Amino acid sequence: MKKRVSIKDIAEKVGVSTALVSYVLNGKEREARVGEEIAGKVRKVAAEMNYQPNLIARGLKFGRTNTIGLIVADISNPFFATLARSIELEAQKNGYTVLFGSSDEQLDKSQNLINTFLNRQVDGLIITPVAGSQSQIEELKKKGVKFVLMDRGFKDVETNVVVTDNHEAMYSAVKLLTEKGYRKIGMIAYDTPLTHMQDRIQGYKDALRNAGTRFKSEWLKKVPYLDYKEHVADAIAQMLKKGDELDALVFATNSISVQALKVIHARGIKVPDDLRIISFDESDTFEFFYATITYIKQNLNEISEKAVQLLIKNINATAPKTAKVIVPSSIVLGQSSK
Amino acid sequence: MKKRVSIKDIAEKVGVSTALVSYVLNGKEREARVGEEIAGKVRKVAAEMNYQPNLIARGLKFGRTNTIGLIVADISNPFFATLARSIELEAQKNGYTVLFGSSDEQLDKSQNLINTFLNRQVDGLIITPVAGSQSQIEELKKKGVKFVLMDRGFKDVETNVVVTDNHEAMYSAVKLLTEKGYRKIGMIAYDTPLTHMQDRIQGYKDALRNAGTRFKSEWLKKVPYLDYKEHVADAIAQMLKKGDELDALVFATNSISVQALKVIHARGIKVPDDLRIISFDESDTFEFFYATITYIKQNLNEISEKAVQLLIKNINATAPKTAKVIVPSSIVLGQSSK
DNA sequence: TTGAAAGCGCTAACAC
DNA sequence: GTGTTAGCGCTTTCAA
Repeated sequence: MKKRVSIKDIAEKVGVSTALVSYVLNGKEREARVGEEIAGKVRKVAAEMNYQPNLIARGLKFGRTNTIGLIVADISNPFFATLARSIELEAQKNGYTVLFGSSDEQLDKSQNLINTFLNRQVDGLIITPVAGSQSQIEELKKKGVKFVLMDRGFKDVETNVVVTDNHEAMYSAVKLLTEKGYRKIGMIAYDTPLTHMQDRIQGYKDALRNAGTRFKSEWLKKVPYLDYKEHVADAIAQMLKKGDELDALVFATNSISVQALKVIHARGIKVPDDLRIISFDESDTFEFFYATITYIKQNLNEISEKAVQLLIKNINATAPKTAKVIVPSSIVLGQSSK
Repeated sequence: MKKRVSIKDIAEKVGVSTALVSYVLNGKEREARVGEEIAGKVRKVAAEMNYQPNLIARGLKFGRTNTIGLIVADISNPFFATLARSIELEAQKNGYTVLFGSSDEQLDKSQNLINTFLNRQVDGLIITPVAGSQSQIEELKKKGVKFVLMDRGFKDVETNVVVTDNHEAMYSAVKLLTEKGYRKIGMIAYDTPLTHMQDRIQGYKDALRNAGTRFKSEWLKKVPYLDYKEHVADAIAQMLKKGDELDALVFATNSISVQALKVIHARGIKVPDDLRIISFDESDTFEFFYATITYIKQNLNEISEKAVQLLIKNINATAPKTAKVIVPSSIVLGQSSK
């Protein structure tokens, strides 16, 4: 790569000091009282030489890189990719650039990414935290690193966090079913202590209780993130045993929904006649399912925008106070919950 | 954010110069012949103080940041998100971190991202170029910037590029159909001069010719990237006019395929009985279509890995010679091409 | 065997 | 009005 022109090159060419050039190029000619002609000449030469500032040098000087690090579970997952997209947009709007990485829900990868990003002097982090990463997050707090958790958080750690109204959303979804008279409602969720999942589960339970139905433990199946596909199949098999069929099933994520629908389809169960369905989050996959699917629609754009805004606010704040932002979701009605 | 410990802090604590610390921490104690005890002490203190190197400072010093910039059309598109994922992995394996941005197939956004990334001193770029961005790319070449085009390239600009065997892939797909006796085969593609599309179109035409069928211009519909959905619907309407039905349709991308299948489904056309279908790239959406879809499967992992490897090779090379890497694809057979 | 110092490109306090 | 200079954190040459 050819050498880039620096402020020094311009200074030499014009025959002034680098300071002058810096002032002019940063629009500080007024405060520094730089002469008209000189200023003009500097600008002209800078343009001629096609000067581009070295942001790394500036970053070193200021201790600020205008870069944020984004750590999601898996960027190839459309859910996170969509979040990433809006984060990119909002960051750019505010003059930030985004470094990204995928944690794969694994503690060591998460820690690695955090370290890498911090060593690269990012100004802050947006993280979808991995289960069990409390200590990593606590460490960030201790170091005074600016960060925002997104999509999920921890019950026992107070941090900046931007999440969907998980409890409320699942509560409403289940209420939708109870109001139609369905009582035997099952749920399949991921087996994780992270708040997004716990809140959804609690929303489900609370809705049942409020409808006067006693929750039965066999109605709730928790599947591990790894190998969830098999486990979903097993869960459905157990939940739909002959003689004790459930009226409806709610799924805690779209990946679970897709897998569940496949199994349901394969077993010849008719939706919604034999079984009612509601999904958390949509999926393109629903497109060609024979019945349209009722789902909880998170406002991903708002989540990402709020996360970026909150992060930037924190970066610029001297006395950072933690904030919890809850973004409302909505329910999109389909035939599956009829 | 609290002040990070620097090499200087360690030096002061141990009572040596920063140079010594640098040597030890970079494993150059042998060449620098640093004393055993001192070295040990430095390491111990560094660990105690939890020293982490400032990669920005190092970058300024070396003119190398170990960062690559990734510019895709749209990170929220699963196709590009999947590429991004493997790029992230391969980059990390080689000690690189990835900055990303989406061009939205727009020239100005593409240029903006290029500038931003270069100002941040990335060591190289991986780009899915936008139609008409030849001058941007030529400019990169002139500046001596290290970069690799991915997924698509330009006919008239020689660059490093990693692409699928687009011509071959589409040729084989259409051949599959002609060998079954189908002759009236239509294609819907994006209206862009970029090589990936042109090669696919040429593969289609060549396969027809080789089967002894004269290509009719009304068999090929080119839709714009923006509003492609309506245009796909129109194209299908025109191509499937009563009395002159086509035997089969091939689609140049998965997004076109999905939209086309929706229209086909809505119009009550039976696949494969009334119409045979082959898609370029898969989509989760196919999952619940009543017939399994035959599609060309690109090797996305290999494309991304090769792109990263080629880029890094170029970054380290003094005399860079451009390379064109063609990654073989395969065809996954479904019912839709029966 | 160790340290002083220059320099990567930029900014800004200070001096002229 | 304009220039000098120190310094951000790190590496490395050169001198001691």
